[in-house]
Amino acid sequence: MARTKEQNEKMRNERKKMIMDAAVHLFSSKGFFATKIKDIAVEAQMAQGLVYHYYKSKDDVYYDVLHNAFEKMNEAVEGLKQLDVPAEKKIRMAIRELIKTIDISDNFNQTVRIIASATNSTAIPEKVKALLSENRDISYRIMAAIFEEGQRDGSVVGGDPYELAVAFWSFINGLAVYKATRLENFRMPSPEILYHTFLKTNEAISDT
Amino acid sequence: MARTKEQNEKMRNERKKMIMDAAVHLFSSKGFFATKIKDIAVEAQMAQGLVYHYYKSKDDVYYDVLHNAFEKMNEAVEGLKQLDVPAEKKIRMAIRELIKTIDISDNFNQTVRIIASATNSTAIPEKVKALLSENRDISYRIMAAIFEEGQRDGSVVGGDPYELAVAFWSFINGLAVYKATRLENFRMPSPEILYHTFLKTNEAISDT
DNA sequence: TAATATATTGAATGAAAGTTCAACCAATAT
DNA sequence: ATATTGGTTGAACTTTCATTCAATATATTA
Repeated sequence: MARTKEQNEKMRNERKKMIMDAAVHLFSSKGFFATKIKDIAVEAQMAQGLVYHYYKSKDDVYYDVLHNAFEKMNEAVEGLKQLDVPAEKKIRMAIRELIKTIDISDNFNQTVRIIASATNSTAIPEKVKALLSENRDISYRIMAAIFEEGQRDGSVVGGDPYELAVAFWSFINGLAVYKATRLENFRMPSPEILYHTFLKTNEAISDT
Repeated sequence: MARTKEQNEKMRNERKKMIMDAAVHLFSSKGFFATKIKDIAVEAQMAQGLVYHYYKSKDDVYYDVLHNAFEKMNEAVEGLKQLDVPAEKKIRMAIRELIKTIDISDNFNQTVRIIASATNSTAIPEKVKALLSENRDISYRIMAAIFEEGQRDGSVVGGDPYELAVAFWSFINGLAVYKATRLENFRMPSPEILYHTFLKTNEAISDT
């Protein structure tokens, strides 16, 4: 044998990560069709052919990117749901953290925009479409459940909870796109607008 | 001479319109890079070569599409601004009409999504980028002005008016995408959520 | 009817980009 | 030291697509 299994495994993972990082960056800013395998190879500092040693096709790279994006997003929202605090607090935290994270973390910003651009096009590969329809509703449903909980304890405004979730994610989405496309003179909106949109009480209680 | 100037003009315009209609439909659902000139020609029922009799390049078709989209959008928002009614009423009308129009008019839905997808990609042609940066802020600024007016007369909630505008358009945008991608079992959100987000009074006054 | 100008076609062209592959390199085990 | 396994390269192959173009059709005027 040549290298040990573990070493090869490790190399593979490091290489794959370099491809992923480049792909995430490029797919999020240029979209699937405008991103070329060559671009990814250059940014990941490897020969074009090597990408195909790790991925069967461009479609597969994209699939993996989107898969990771959903994993990250769904885990975050699932974690929020599991927290042992009242719905109102969950909602405040979600708003505050999402706004902050979009502002300071390129990575999360990219995650949001990859999902957004995949959702926006009917031309993406079939496999990716399937992934999308398995995942796109998850975070909507979870937020809807949290809003519903808050309506029962009286902290959340009225209306169909799923509609509230659509509004919620629309804001977050729009914010990520806005932030990404106006790098200069951009001020992140304060969370107050969203607190007011979804919550009945408007004071900044225990806002930690 | 052959045909009269006017007849040629008219034919040109009809043909151009067929190209535009096809292009709007395809660019809005698939995006710029996934849309092929062949697709446009097929949908517009003409030979591929004929597209080039009317447009210099694919970029130019896209430019024209986006140009029309901004024209439509900016006119609508400018019209709203000009109305001789209080800010609160303008805001109610905008919310109500935008939600309704996104729901029933494919055309307007496409307009919104074309602007959104152009905004989302850094890979679009240079000429289109220029058009985008000339136009993308117009409707934001107008809505911000309306919000500011409403803040002065006490009908609109506090906060930076431009941030309110960002929130406003994020929502409209998100709604258009949501509507376009979940044709089945989709219920349009009621305007109430947005009334509550931006306006201090929450009753449905003279809501015509 | 012939001449002319424009619209229209679809095949040809050429460049770009996804994918494959034969050769080369690096690291370990024998 | 050599053989072996798997990583790595970049050029070759192939397909797709924007764009061009020579040929054809159509409608108007003289």
